[in-house]
Parts: sequence; C-alpha cells; structure tokens
Amino acid sequence: MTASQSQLRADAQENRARVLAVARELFAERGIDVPMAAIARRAGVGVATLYRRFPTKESLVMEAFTEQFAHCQAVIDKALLDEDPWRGFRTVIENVCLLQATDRGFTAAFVSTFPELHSEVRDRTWEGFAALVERAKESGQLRADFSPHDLTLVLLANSGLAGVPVEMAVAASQRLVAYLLEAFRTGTDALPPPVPLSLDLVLC
Amino acid sequence: MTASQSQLRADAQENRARVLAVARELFAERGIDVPMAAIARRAGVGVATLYRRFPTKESLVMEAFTEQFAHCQAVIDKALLDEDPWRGFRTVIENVCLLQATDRGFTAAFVSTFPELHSEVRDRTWEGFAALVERAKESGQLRADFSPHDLTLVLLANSGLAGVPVEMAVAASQRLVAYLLEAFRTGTDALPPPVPLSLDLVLC
DNA sequence: TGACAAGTGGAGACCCCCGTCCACTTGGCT
DNA sequence: AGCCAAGTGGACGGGGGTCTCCACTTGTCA
Repeated sequence: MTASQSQLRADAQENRARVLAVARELFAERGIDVPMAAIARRAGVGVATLYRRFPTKESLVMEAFTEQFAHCQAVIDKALLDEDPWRGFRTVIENVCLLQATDRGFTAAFVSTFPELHSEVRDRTWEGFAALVERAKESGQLRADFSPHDLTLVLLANSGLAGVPVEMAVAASQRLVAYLLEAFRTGTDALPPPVPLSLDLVLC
Repeated sequence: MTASQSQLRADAQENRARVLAVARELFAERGIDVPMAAIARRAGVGVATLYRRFPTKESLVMEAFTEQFAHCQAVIDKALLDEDPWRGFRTVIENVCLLQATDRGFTAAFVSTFPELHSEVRDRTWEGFAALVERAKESGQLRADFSPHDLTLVLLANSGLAGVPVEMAVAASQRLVAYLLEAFRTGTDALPPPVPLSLDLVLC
C-alpha cells in the first residue's frame, strides 16, 4: 500500500477524479468551450487545483475523452469479429455517430487532440476500418466505390448536427445515418421518422 | 442628382462599400467570427467608421449576406419552374450545399440572423421547398417518406464540412450530396470520386 | 501530537473581443 | 477661398477567456 496508484495525497486524488468527472459532464453537455472556471466551480475546487493536475486545458480535454476514444476502438475491434460483414460495418457507423450526437464535445476533442498523442491510435483505427470496408465490399453488400475516406465524410456530416438539443440530435443523426447507409448499400430499408428540425435551433 | 442613392458623403459611401466587400470576403474565408477590427484593418478604415455605418456586428453580417439569401430564394423559385420535378429538387439541394461549402460564414449568418428580420423570407422559402418536394413525390422520383424537414438535415450535415479547406469542402460536399440524393431517389448514379479527407484537417 | 511537504483557492496578469467617445480631418456648398 | 457638418481613427471601457502567483490550509508520517 505504498503507492496504490500514484503518490498523490488522498484528498488530491479525489479532487482530481471529481474534476475529471465534471469535465466529462460539461464537455458532453456544452462542448469543449466551457470555461475552466465553470468546471472548477462545479467540481467545488479553485482553478489553481485544476491547473495543478492538468497543466493545460488541452490536456484536460485529452484525458477526459480518452475513454471515448477507447470506446471507438473497441467498437471497431468488435465489428471485425462479426460474422456478417455488413452488420459489422453498419454497427461501427451507427455507434460512432450516436456517440458523436450524444456527446457534444466529442468531435472537437477528437480533432483537437488528434494530431499529437494519438497518431498510433489513429492508425490502428484507420486500418481496422479499412479492413472492415474491404470485408464488406467482398461480401458484395457494400458498394465498390465506397472509400474509407467516406468515414471521415460521415463523421464530419454527422458533426454538423451537434448544435441542436441532444434528443433531436440523436434522432436526426439516426435518420441521416439511415439515409447514408442506404446509399452505401445495395438494398433498401425503412427510414426512422423525419425529425421536425427548425433552423432556429442550430445555435444553442 | 440631389441624392443619387443616399445622403452619404461620397468618400463615406465608398468606404461603406469597401467595408461591405471586405466583410463578405473575410466572412466567406474565415466565418463570421472574424473580429470587426480585422475587417476594419483590411478595409483601411478605423473601427469607428465601421460601427458608424453598421451599428452592430450582426447588422453587418445581415447586410453582407443579404445577397446570398436572395440567391437561395432565386434558386428555389427557378427550380419550381423546372419542368422536371426531380431535377428541380436536386438542383436546389446541390446549389445550396455548394454555396454552404464555398462560403464559410453562410450557415452561421443564416441561423444567426434568421429569427429576426427574415421570418417572412423563411416562410416563403419553406413553402417553396415544400411545394418542390410535393411535386417530386408526385412524379414518383422522390421517395414518399422524404420530409421537407430533411432539407434542414441536409443543411446541417453539409455544414459539418465547413472546417476543411475550401476546395476539399466543395469536393466533399459534392460527394455527400450525391450519396444523399441517391438515398432520396429511386434510381442510381455514379458518385463523384472519393475525397482523401484526413481528420487532421478539421480545425483550420 | 507536531512539523512540513503537499495541496489549495482566489486575485490578478495577460490577451482578445465588441462597441463607444472624442479630438481631429475633410468633402461640399456658397 | 472658407466654413462647418459630416466623417474619421485610435484610445479606451467592459466582459470573458486561459493560466500564474502566493499566502494559507491540511493530510500524513514519525
């Protein structure tokens, strides 16, 4: 029991965890633009504490979203094990888009922390997805001119929905994904119902 | 020749025009978040001049994008006159998405100035598009479960591409639109080529 | 229990934004 | 030519963001 996990004092360790939890909450709710002061306030600590644990805002963002990144990776890995190539492909797109629609900060965190520490993760993800695409094409269920780059296209498009209230964003995302999957495939399915989006909603 | 267009002094009139031109440029290039000071600087005037002509930033945005709004309206009106319902429908979506991909500030301007002065324009646009949808459905070329709200969905999705460099955004937008139109229709077309988007590009 | 390193919070330095104020300049009319 | 209202630009107030500094508190270990 010398250093169960780190040499942080017990109270400090607890504070750190609470900050991280609050950060995840607020980032998901309001995006990564929430002020550090807001996170500190809701966590019941001063800003200094926050900066002592996370030297920069970006490092906090990075740490806060690590589990989401891991989740994505897991989704892809699991999909590769699926016996039905199309179902694997579809599941990846659906899950990632759902995550994106649910967690407001996800995309921004993804891109803002991407170039740095995660290049290996990125490569692994990319390879995994490329393999998934290949499999799905070979099985004849995915159109031949689909490009792995289209994943980015989907992600970018789906990120455009981030502005609307969460439940709407989720519904809208589902419909968008359904449309796109239909275009990607060679069959036809029923779409989820239309979402009564209004342009007034786009900014907060 | 008493007051050819306004009672502004000649030099003031020229300054105003230059400010407006510069604003359009910068808004298109960098989005509506460009500082007023940047616009003033590039236009070769002081900020005061800028605020004298446009009491608030929003009014400048509004005025700068009026022609784009009008363009949208014109596109819809013209499409309603098209003898081929599907082509009209498709053209509207393609044109508006192209505008959106080309002009970085467009979407933000659209939504940020929408609630106020343009509600009548909005309604007219909406009605026009709804009619377009109806026509295209009746002709059997547009799927029956397409909702006019899906226009907003398309616009939101397409706005997600705003972050990447313009040429890429245009290409990406074209591919996205092609995918979506394919899903909206009942036929099949060749897609434009894949765009080698990388996630690193998303933020500037 | 006491000493001290580790931890803390709030004030404030620094920066960037919108919008205003005011002393100075300049176009246009007589 | 000369007057003056119209026009101008830069300094500045106010707000909000990130991150730092430092005097004070608190957990921990002997």
